[in-house]
Amino acid sequence: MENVNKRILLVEDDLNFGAVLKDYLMLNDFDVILAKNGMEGFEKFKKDNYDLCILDVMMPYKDGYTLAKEIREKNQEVPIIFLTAKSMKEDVLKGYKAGADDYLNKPFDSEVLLMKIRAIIQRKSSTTQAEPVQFEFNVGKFHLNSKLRFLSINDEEPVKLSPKENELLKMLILHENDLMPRELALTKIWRDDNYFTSRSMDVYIAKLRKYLKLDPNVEILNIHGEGFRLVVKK
Amino acid sequence: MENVNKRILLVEDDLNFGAVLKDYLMLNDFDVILAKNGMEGFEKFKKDNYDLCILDVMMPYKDGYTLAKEIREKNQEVPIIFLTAKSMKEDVLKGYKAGADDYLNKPFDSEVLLMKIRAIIQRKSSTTQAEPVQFEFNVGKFHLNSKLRFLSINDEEPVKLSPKENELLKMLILHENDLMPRELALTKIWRDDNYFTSRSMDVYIAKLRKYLKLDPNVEILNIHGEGFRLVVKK
DNA sequence: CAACGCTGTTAATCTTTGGTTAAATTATTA
DNA sequence: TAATAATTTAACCAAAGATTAACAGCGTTG
Repeated sequence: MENVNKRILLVEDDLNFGAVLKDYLMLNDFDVILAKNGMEGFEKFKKDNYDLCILDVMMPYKDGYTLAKEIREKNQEVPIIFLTAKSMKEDVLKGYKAGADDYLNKPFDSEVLLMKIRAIIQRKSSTTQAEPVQFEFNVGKFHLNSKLRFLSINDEEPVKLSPKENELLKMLILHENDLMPRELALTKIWRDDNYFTSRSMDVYIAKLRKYLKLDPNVEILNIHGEGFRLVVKK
Repeated sequence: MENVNKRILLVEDDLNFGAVLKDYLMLNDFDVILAKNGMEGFEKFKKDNYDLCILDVMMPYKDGYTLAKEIREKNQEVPIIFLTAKSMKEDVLKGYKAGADDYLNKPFDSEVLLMKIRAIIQRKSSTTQAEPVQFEFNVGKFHLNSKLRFLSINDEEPVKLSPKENELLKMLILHENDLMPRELALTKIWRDDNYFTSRSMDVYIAKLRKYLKLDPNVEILNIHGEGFRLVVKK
């Protein structure tokens, strides 16, 4: 992998916020070009190559979606992240259709943005993946990003999972509708199979069940003495 | 135990994925022969001996199930693992699973695949009496999944079986229409043959009979002083 | 057909495993 | 090093599973 900084095109009409975000990203080793509206954004996009575009959706003159479509016409590959207002709903879907890779509700946690950026850039750059190292999963209405450890449903604010919660849920999903043996999770995630790790695992199952309650079609069943089974009713 | 690597026949039409998986398995000390479709797979199978076959189910020209049947005609012993798409409906798979030793939904964790491979190969080679590793059975109108321990009939809600119920029913099915000696079940399942375990077994026979009432063509008969016989009237 | 061991069945009892919450401990981060 | 997050341990109860008990009915044999 090259050692040069990744280039980000940031299009944001709020000059104050845009400048702050640009500085923050540059502090985190990205090269950032800031454009203050859709027109300017598109001009800058045509003139140079970028590894990622971050577009504010609501901008005067030319909004983020329109800009995204124009960008897509020129370039099918470049990842796009939208910044949206919390209240929007239809618009989010609309944005995905235009080819967005992700979106963030404003106001957002800058750390979250960073993680999303890194995840997306990494995903794009390693198209020829060495292993089936997948980290995004859909199960029922849920979406799990096991790299960021986020579990989201529809356009709700995602829940942040702890490392163990995340690993356990991922393993359940990889065995969707099938038995996930207790012993497998214990040896792989806890690296030890005894009474206490087993009870600890039960605690985590309870936590996951609490999260998964939001979709009644998703359920973790126990197979007495064997393990657990994540079932998704269709 | 010999010190040579176990040989795996991998049949996968996705060349990229197939190559990656092959490399991964070879890194883990298996000798892997890769075939890119069912036809080629069968040719390679006939030419050589393998310790395990991993077959993608969905392949153009000759699918994994058809290939599995052909392999079974030539060889009753070799373990077969299917790779299936998560999208396939349970009932589509149901009927076919009866010939597989195990299956994995794509995408899967490569570690999980490794564990399954090792488990299956070890089981096959360690038990001289060719222990059945199969876990899906059809008997009369019933379908038994002895891994998930449920017994279903048509599209009804499956009944959950306890470990003992499950083991006992599986053993009866393996002796279908033939005598299953009492002493065999006691030594294998109860690991002790005495008055009390024998009475316990009778209790379980009664429980199974209750479940099996749903298909009048399936019956457990007693052979006085000898054991039981699961008969299926056709 | 009487006697005795074998089987069928249900229910009571005992044992193991799991569900859940909270407190205690350990890691991580500011 | 204080604050916070993550994990483990504890406690208590519920559920699942297995065994034992009890009693009634069968089969076989002399």
